[in-house]
Amino acid sequence: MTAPHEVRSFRAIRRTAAQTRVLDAALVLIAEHGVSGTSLQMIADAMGVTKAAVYRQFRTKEEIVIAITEREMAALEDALEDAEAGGPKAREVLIDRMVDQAIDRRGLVSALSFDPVIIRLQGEYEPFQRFVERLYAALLGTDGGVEARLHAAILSSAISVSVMHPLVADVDGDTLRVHLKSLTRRMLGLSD
Amino acid sequence: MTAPHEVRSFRAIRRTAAQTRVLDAALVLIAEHGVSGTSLQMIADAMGVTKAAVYRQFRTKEEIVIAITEREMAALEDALEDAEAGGPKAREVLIDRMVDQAIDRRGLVSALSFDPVIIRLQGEYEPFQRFVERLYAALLGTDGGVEARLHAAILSSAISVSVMHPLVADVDGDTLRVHLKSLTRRMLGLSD
DNA sequence: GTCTATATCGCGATAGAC
DNA sequence: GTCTATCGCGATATAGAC
Repeated sequence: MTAPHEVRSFRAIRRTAAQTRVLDAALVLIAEHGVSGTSLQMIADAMGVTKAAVYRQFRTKEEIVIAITEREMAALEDALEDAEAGGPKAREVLIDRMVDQAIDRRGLVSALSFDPVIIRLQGEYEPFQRFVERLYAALLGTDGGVEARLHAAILSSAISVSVMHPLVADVDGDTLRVHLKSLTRRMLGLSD
Repeated sequence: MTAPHEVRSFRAIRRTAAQTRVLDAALVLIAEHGVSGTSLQMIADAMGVTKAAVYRQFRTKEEIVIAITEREMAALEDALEDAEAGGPKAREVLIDRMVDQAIDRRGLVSALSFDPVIIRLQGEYEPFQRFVERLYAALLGTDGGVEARLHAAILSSAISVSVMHPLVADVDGDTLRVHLKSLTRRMLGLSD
């Protein structure tokens, strides 16, 4: 693992416009085909440039994957810090923010969480490790029992998965958002 | 898409011992690295043979993936048919069976459900299409509203995901089974 | 059922001109 | 920032001997 830069806050990372175009194109392809199923050639074709132009923006494919993940984690960073500051509604707010993000980028982000390459990176690359640990801790609250952990696991997965599930493919975003927030509220109630 | 045989019942498919060894080795690797991240060479190495020996059992990599998926669907076929026959407890029994299978083959099967290649196959390959449709219909029951579909989506995903979630990685199978069955019962209660 | 050897292709990645 | 051209490798898949 090579760290592209030492990262304490994903928010602080700045990308050029050209880099952002690469990340946008790559995200869509990776969400559909997975990291291993997406080649540099596919990304270049989607952008209408050649592979060499892509390699000018990122030195390796892995760096593209890391940058995509950083960007998605950055979008949750504020909500996570608020949750850690820990008002009484801390968890609710964080979960609502996760629901919003899952709906906004429906299916895209969610697919990433289950990709074997990204799962591996979340274990190997320290900034990701730290972020995920913090996220789980915030979702868990004070109770660390088996049932609480199972609920937290299901809660976080339910959000990711349900937005891309075939059974709700025809449900529009706002409807889905309302139902999902009410459902997560009720699941939190079960844990308390 | 090339169908290896016309399949009405996955249960009826017979595999030789050599084929089964390929599927066993491939399943473990695919669960960890994904379909695209698993090469024929990796499968052959895990079996201690050469690639050519693997190609003797299955003509393409895709046929291996199909055979793996068929085998897992076959394990649910009885429970699905019972559920379709439709006693009052039909859904509960099907869900319990899904929980049992997810726990028995912890992390292995679950990972398959999210692989982009397998998801594509579930759309393209008719026997898979039919099976998945039947499974969703059985999970859904009579109510086809938004909330019911959301619940069914989350229910089926919760089972797959929770058994491989890091938060519950240290929980033993039997404990997990008990909690998961009680949780799915309560979620069914929410839908009724 | 397993092997060696090979064909063909697409992959990640780099060099160097414009 | 983009191109053409290329390198080396590992991918899927096949031929044919044992």
